[in-house]
Amino acid sequence: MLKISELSEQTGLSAHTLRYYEKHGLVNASNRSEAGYRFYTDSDVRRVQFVKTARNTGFSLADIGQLLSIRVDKRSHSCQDVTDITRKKLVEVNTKLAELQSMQQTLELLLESCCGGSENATHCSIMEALDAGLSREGKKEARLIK
Amino acid sequence: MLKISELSEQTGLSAHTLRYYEKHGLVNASNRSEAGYRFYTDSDVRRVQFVKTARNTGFSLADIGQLLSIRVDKRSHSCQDVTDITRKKLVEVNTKLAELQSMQQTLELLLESCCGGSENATHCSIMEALDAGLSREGKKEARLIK
DNA sequence: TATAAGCTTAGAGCTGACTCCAAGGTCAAT
DNA sequence: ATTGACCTTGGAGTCAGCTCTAAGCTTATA
Ligand SMILES: [Zn+2]
Ligand SMILES: [Zn+2]
Ligand SMILES: [Zn+2]
Ligand SMILES: [Zn+2]
Repeated sequence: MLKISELSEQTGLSAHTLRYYEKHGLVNASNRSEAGYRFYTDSDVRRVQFVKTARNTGFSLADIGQLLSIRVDKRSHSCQDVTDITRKKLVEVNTKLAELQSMQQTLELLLESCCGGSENATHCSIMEALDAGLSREGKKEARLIK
Repeated sequence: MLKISELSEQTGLSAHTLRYYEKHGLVNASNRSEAGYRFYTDSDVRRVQFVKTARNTGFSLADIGQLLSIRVDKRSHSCQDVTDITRKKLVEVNTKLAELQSMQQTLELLLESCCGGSENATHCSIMEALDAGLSREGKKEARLIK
């Protein structure tokens, strides 16, 4: 039976966060002391670790709520239920990834095109490119280089 | 001279957003009608388009504030000032990219490991992997495959 | 002239995941 | 018995970037 600070240490989640998760229906302490202190069982700890792992994998707290309700009653849910959630998350991740990759490419192009020197920016090709909506100077030339 | 709704049409930014940008010091209407209506000059339009382009490139509004102050007085700033901002953004983007790529890999691994079928989830390897902190079942095997 | 569409403002609300605060009760050690 | 560390709660604050509301003018069209 762990107190909240001990669970916090074990999981690396702050006590604040653990209470926050409880408020949002993700993790309860199975027991309370007479004074109302939370006491967590091993099973609670495993549940918290599940949440943490899912969180690191990118799942939202809402997703994790669904995964947890599958976890406590696996017989009433199918593998498809699980893959549906996972696939949805993968699509989101891929979408963000594409956005970020596009930004990355643009930023790299911009940096390649600018001298980065200490003279004044009246000729700066980054400023020019942003002024031109990225349409000229940069994209064209950089694609030729590639 | 464009009214705010016309500028909105031309730029694809909502009138709300344009006013929001103004409140945050990014874009002003150079003129106002007697009744207080905003009127935007061509120069204003170009400034808004600059903001939009920078936004699409991933810059925060704070970054854009800096870029704009360079833009209006290029002589007082250097190319290095510009690349400093750009490089900082690229670092941020690369960091997020790495996180998302890790999530993507994990999610793909999870999906590969699960049958996704309609039978019950008592044997689901996604649930097992999340329970095991992703440490077993997935990572090991998938790395062997690679 | 009436109606509707569009404009103005300050300010509130939204999202997600925390993060922190105040006011007070509890517990272990000195 | 008195620190001081820890625990409780409800609720507020944070971040970024919008997004919307209310109440009241203004302008264009019929
Ligand atoms: Zn230069
Ligand atoms: Zn430059
Ligand atoms: Zn299965
Ligand atoms: Zn499965």
